[in-house]
Amino acid sequence: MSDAPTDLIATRLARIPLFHDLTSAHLKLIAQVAQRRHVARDAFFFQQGDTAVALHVLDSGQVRMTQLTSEGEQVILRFIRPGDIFGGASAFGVKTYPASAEATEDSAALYWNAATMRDLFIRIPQLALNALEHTAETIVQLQDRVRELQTERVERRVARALLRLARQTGKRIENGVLIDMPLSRQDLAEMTGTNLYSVSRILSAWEKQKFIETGRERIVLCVPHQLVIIAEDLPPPQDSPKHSD
Amino acid sequence: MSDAPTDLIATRLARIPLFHDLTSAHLKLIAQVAQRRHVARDAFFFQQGDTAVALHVLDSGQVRMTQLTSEGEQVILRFIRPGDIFGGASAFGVKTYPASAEATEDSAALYWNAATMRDLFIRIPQLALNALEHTAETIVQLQDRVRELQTERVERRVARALLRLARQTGKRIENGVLIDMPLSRQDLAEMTGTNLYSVSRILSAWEKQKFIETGRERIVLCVPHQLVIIAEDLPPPQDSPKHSD
DNA sequence: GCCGCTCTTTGCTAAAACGCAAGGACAGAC
DNA sequence: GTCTGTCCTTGCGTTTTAGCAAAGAGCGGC
Repeated sequence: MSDAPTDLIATRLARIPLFHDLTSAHLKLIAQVAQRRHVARDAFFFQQGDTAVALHVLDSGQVRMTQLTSEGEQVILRFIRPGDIFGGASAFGVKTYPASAEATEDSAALYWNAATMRDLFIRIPQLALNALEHTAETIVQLQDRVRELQTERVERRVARALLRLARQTGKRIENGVLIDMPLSRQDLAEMTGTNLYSVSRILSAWEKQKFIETGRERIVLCVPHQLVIIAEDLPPPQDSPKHSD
Repeated sequence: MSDAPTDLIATRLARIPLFHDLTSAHLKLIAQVAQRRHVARDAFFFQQGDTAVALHVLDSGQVRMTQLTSEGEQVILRFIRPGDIFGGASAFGVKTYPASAEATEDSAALYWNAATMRDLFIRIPQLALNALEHTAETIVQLQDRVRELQTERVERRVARALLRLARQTGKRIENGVLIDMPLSRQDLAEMTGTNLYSVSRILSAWEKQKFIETGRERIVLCVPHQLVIIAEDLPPPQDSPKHSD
């Protein structure tokens, strides 16, 4: 009698932080009312300003969350990877999506519309607690980003962005850590609040110093520690601290 | 039989967005477990890095939320006014306060420790929904601020900051809208990601054009519309629209 | 293999923002 | 009143960042 796809979905949901510590009955309930949609590369799950209708969880692919300014400049808020939540605004009382969700590759997501989600929050208090935990972490991250933008120079912010990307999508290869997604200079500029020229110059300089290797939309961190030194603005290490003492 | 102070507190809580749409029984329950503390001017409710123990609601006074960078620079995240929540991180699963809460005048706050609050969230689903709504709004605001910091020049950000402050604490006086709190050039710099010299120059320029009047830690917006034009980067209005209409 | 598109680099110039230094202004203490 | 500490202003030189323009590099389509 058990509904195979529902059970399958429930099992996968259990691995997502938003659905941690729920009973299997609750997981099944959530899985039952989940819906699923596919979006092709370069298409949108939703766009900034659309009526916010559903909370999404990415199942496969990758999504880029962006905001467009009134002057037409774009800002990349974050990248969504499988298991991450996006479009949460809808379920949490915000009327229109504050940002756009664009698939950077063919992607699929589970989603629950706002009314369904509110209903689940009421029936499953632990789910609401999990959601609060998630939003609280998002706030902490955004506050950190505000602090960085307010106090740090461009080079430092770019170093931070690369380190974050390496943590999220880094893949060990022979000569370092590859950022395993196509990432243009323009993308990095939109993540750090600068322009593609400045990013290009910074990356060129790092490449000359052998900290990184770059290609078209491709970056390998060869000496991540050097980027940490830049990101944290630590004193440059001595050339030869060994022989002393 | 009714506990007078508890009832009084409950009535006042009902006006705070976090406690909207609750039954009076629930409000009373929340009021019963509320605690209260006073903090003198220039003292802290808590400091960045402290173990996060309680969600606060400001009752009277004013609180400044700040973050300190490792280099000792300060960033002002926001000002808390009576009825606003702060220290929410604690109740929502964050381990240490990500920012400091400093009283800019003698202040009093109600607070609930994290375990109590979690318990209330479970017993009162509507409370959890309200909290989610609140955190969602905070996220939207922070995203907007990131976008502004990434794409807008200093003058524009300062104009925005003044308009926001006017909306929050503005007081109509004879020649404009007074920002009704002591606000130094340094404060404005820490709110907008610049330094006190740049703020001073910008305010001087605006004062020369009669958009504002300034004094020591005091700013009056005489022509708020001009600041909107700067904040939104609108085309400057015609030179002589006055004589008509 | 060649074409065409997009992405990247870099010299150069200009604009924006920073930050010191020195002097002025204001408010509260005594 | 005068003193003292804090806040504010502004000239000036410096640093940082922006952004055009033009050329180079990489990749997919045909």
